[in-house]
Amino acid sequence: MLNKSQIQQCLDVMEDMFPDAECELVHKNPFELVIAVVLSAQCTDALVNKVTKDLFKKYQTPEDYLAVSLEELQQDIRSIGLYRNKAKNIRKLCEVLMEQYNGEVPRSKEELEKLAGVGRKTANVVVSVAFNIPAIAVDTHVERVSKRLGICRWKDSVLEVEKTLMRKIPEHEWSNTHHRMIFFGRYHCKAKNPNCDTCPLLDICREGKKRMKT
DNA sequence: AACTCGGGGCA
DNA sequence: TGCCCAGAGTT
Repeated sequence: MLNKSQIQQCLDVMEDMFPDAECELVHKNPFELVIAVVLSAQCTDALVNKVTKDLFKKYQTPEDYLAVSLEELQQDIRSIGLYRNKAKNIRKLCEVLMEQYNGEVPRSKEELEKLAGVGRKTANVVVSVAFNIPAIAVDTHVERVSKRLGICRWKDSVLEVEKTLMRKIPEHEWSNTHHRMIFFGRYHCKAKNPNCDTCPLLDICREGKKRMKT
């Protein structure tokens, strides 16, 4: 298992590898951020951005989304996977925002997670990006990279991975951790091809050392 | 813990 | 063509 300084070293190397790894979502307001992240489940950012460009021109508030039919909203996000469910979730979410939060986005993870289509990962992204609250959003990339490197155990659940990262990484690094690991996982330490032969973390990585032996 | 949703991107 | 993808909800 990696210690704290080894993990910090990993994060530093990842930052060197992908210096422009920053969230494209920072410029969005909290409400748009919620919508964008709900849409992004199981599909790429590029695809989501293509849809939100027009979507955010047409809809600015929760009321705007409730003013059209479900079918119309579904058509507006049709090019994204799982678009039927996502449209339903967005409508439910907007109803709750209007009824319970005066049309505003709640500022706590607990409240956010209760919203339709918002799970733990989405809630963490929203609080960290929109409200500057330290959080580590664990998606499949963060999970895979953490497990391969040896930051956590292979059998750990997503929640356990998040807890371990929070315990071993200083709080001020939490929000950055997500984006560094995402880029590292997406472009280098890929699910099928970890690219160990060109990896600068090979001498630290648990899985990498194992792979290079065989 | 396993299953489902799902169109687009990419090999 | 076939496989995979910045997850969440249900059983």
